[in-house]
Amino acid sequence: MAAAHEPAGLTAKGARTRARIVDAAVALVQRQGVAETTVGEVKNSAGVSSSQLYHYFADKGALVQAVVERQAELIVATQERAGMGTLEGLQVWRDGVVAHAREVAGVGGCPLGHLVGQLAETDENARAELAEGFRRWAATLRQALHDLHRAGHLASGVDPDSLGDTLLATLQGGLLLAQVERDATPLETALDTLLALAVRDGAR
Amino acid sequence: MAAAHEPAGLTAKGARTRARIVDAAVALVQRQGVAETTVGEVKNSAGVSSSQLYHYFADKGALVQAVVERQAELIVATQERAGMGTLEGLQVWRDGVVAHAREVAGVGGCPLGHLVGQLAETDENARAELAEGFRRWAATLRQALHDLHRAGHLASGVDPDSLGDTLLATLQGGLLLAQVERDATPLETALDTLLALAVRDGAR
DNA sequence: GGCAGACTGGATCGTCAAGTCCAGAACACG
DNA sequence: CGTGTTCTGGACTTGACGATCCAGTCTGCC
Repeated sequence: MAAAHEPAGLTAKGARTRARIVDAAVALVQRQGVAETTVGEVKNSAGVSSSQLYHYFADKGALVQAVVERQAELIVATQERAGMGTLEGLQVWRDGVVAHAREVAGVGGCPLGHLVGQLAETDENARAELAEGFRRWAATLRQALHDLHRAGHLASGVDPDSLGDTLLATLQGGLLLAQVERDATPLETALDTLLALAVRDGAR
Repeated sequence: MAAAHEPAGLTAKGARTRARIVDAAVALVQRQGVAETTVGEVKNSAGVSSSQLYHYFADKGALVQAVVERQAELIVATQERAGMGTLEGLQVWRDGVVAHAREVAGVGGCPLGHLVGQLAETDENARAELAEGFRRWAATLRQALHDLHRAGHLASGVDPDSLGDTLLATLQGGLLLAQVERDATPLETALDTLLALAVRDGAR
C-alpha cells in the first residue's frame, strides 16, 4: 500500500503514465503556480483519471514534491551541459539566459526560484527539496568559476566559491525583477554589471 | 457602490477598521503566503466580521492589492530612512539586512519579493503594483549610489544606476536563497562579494 | 434631534477542488 | 493459459472557502 506511491516497482506502462502526469504538472505549475493549479487540471492535461493520479501520488503534496524534483533535475542538467568553464562558454550561457528571458518577457521567472515563494513557508518537504536543488546548482556554478579562475580569468582577490553563490543570487534576483517588470533588462543589467566587475577580459 | 471600496470617504473609525484589516492581512500573508491565507483568518486576526471586510474590499483580490501597496510603502519608507548614501550608511544598511535575515533564519524572504512568485502570473493588478514598488525601491538605491559615486567611493567604470539595479537583484536573490536554505549565509556572501568588487575602501 | 449614510454582526449560500471508492481491464510471469 | 498484481475509469463524498444578505446600530452634520 505504501509502496504504490514510490517510483520503484512500476511496469513500463505505469512509469510512462506517471511521467506523463509529472510533465503535465510541471508545465501547469510553471505557467500558473502551485496554488492555482488544481489536480483536476493536471488530470485533464495528462489525460488520466482521479484514481490513476492518486494511484501514483498519495496527495497533491506528493505530486508537488515530484514536480520540484523534476524541475531541479532539468535545471541542473541544463546547467551542466552549458559548459561555462571557459570565457566563451560563460558568454554563451549569459546570452542564453538573457535571450530566453527576453523571449518570454520574463513571464514565469526562474522555474526553480519561482517555487520558493510559493512553497518555502508552507511545505517543509518541498522547501528541503528546493534547497537541495539550489545547492546542486550552486555547485556546478562554483565548478565552472574554479575553471575560469585557474585560467586566470577572474579579477584578483575574487574567491570562485563566493562568486558562484553571488552569481546565483544575482541571477535569481534578476529573473525575479524581469518577471515582475515583464522585461528582461534588469536581468541583463545585473548579470553584465557583476560579470564586468568580476571577470577579466571577455564576457561582454 | 463603487466608492464604498475606496479609502476616501471613510470616517475616522472606518479608516481605523480598514487599516486594522490590512495590517492583519499583511502579517498573515508575510507568514504563510497569499493562497494559504483565507479571508476567514484575516477576519479572526483583525477581529472583524465578513460584512465589515467586504464593506471595505470588493473581494479578496482587492484586499491583496491593498496588502501589496502597504508592503511596498513600508519597504520604500524603511529604505529611504536608511540613508545609505555614505560609506557608513551603506555599512549600516548591509548589517541591518543581514542581521534581520539571520534573526529569522531567512523565513519569509523579502516581504515584497516573496509576493512576486505568488502573484505575478495570476493577478495582473498585483503584478503592476509590485513592479511599481520595485521601481521606487530601485530609485532610492540609485540615488544612494549616485551620492557614493560623487564622493568617489565606487570602483572606476561603474555606473551607479546599473549598480543600483544589480544591488537590488543580488539582494532579492540572496534573500531568496536565504529563505530556501533557512540560513542567511548566501545573502551575506552575495552582498559582500558584490560590494567588495564595486565599492572602494569601506563597506566591509 | 433627526436623518442620511457609514458602519457592524453573523447566519447562510453556492461553488469548487481534494480525495475516496469500487468495479473492471490490462498486464507480467510462471 | 491463468492467476495475482498493477493499472484504469469515473461517479461520489466531504469540507472549506469566498462571497452574499439583511437587519440593525452608530456617527457626523444640519
